[in-house]
Amino acid sequence: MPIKLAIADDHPIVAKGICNILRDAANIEVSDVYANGTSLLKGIKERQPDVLLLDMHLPDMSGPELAASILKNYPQVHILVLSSSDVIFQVKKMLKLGCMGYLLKDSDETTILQAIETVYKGGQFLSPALNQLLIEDMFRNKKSEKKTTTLTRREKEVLQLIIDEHTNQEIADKLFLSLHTVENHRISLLHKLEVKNTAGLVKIALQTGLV
Amino acid sequence: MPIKLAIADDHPIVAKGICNILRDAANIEVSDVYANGTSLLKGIKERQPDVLLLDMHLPDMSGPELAASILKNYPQVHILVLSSSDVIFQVKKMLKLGCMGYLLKDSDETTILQAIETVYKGGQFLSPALNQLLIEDMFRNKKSEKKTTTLTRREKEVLQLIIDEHTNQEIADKLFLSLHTVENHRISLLHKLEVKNTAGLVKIALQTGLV
DNA sequence: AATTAAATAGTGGTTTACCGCTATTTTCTA
DNA sequence: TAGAAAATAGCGGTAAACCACTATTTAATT
Repeated sequence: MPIKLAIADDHPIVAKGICNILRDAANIEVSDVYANGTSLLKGIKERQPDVLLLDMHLPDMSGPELAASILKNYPQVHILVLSSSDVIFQVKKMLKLGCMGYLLKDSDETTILQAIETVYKGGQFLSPALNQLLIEDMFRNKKSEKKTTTLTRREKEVLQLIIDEHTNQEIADKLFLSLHTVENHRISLLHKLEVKNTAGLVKIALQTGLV
Repeated sequence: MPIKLAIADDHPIVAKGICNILRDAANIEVSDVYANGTSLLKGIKERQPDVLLLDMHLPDMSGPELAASILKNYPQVHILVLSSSDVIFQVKKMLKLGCMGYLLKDSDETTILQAIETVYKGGQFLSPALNQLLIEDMFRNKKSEKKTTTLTRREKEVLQLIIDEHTNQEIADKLFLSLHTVENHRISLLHKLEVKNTAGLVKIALQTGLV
């Protein structure tokens, strides 16, 4: 009995590509393909796959949202995250939620097959490039443990406006806040995301699709 | 006689996906698949396709570099750019170089097929989402014409260090320059890329893969 | 009902970024 | 080889970002 695999990705090119790669794998069968979070949640209610290949950025719902919801209701589904971002912040978040693997989109065929099989058997899989990054990250954060940060509503709003090239004063005006408040949010962002300045904020935000 | 199509993309998932989408198209035949710029240039020397699907970000060479080189030597090859970035700066650059189309990676199957056929026949193709952006851009730049900027070597170096979260002073030290020089480069970057601040610089750089 | 996290606002200060100039030397290229 | 573009460096100045605090009010959660 082959592995039942569901794919959730809004790019037809990617979905088709994975199907094609799996075409020759006798032990894996693609049971469903979803292009957005809504249809994924609906479909998975009726039929649970063994492994779910979950894209990090579906148009209507975020990767973490979907993973949390699915794992809560169907913990037997093994989620393998599919992403083009190697930002450790995001990787850790998904793994902490209970995803079994994290696969970068530039992986080759062998790696993809191996990842699906490993995760199916209950194992964990990380794209090789991530291993080193995770190790470095652990050394960096030896002391302080709870590093998988989540941004608050306000922080996300401020971050989005920073990315849109607004100054703190402009953000304050837009959100009807004091300049001081915006400055505070900005500094929390710097601390939470562990970056040094605006450049770091924008980089993380774009790479992780946080906003 | 079917259209001879070559694909240049370093992601096997994407390459396979396109192959799969084209499998049912009787009038298109995938003649070659290249995963990097070097092998693309080598291969195209021996055998020229009718249409080349060119990824914007191959590991060893940039999209513009490759397009310029190929169009110079083999102007009969119709290049259809494949990119996930909708930054107008980049789109204009490729079109000015002589590429016949610009296709976003989130396009659906019909669009992809249509794009290849249009470009093959000598027509031009733009992903629908880009049309509006290009029009807006034209209105913005009614007066000043020469907007397809290219960054200089130094500017790219400085931009990379900005993205790496360095201050102007740090950049000056690293490159053995005066602080003033770095400031000048930074301001040229702001002007050339038409953004307001560091956030804008990082955003454009990451979205276009300029660095 | 009590505790915690989030959101708000402030003081006071330093550092960095941003802007418009001028000007010289070097490098590229028509 | 003349002219253009790039790289260098400077001046004077303003605006914005960054930092470390304190402190009150408002959700959220247990």
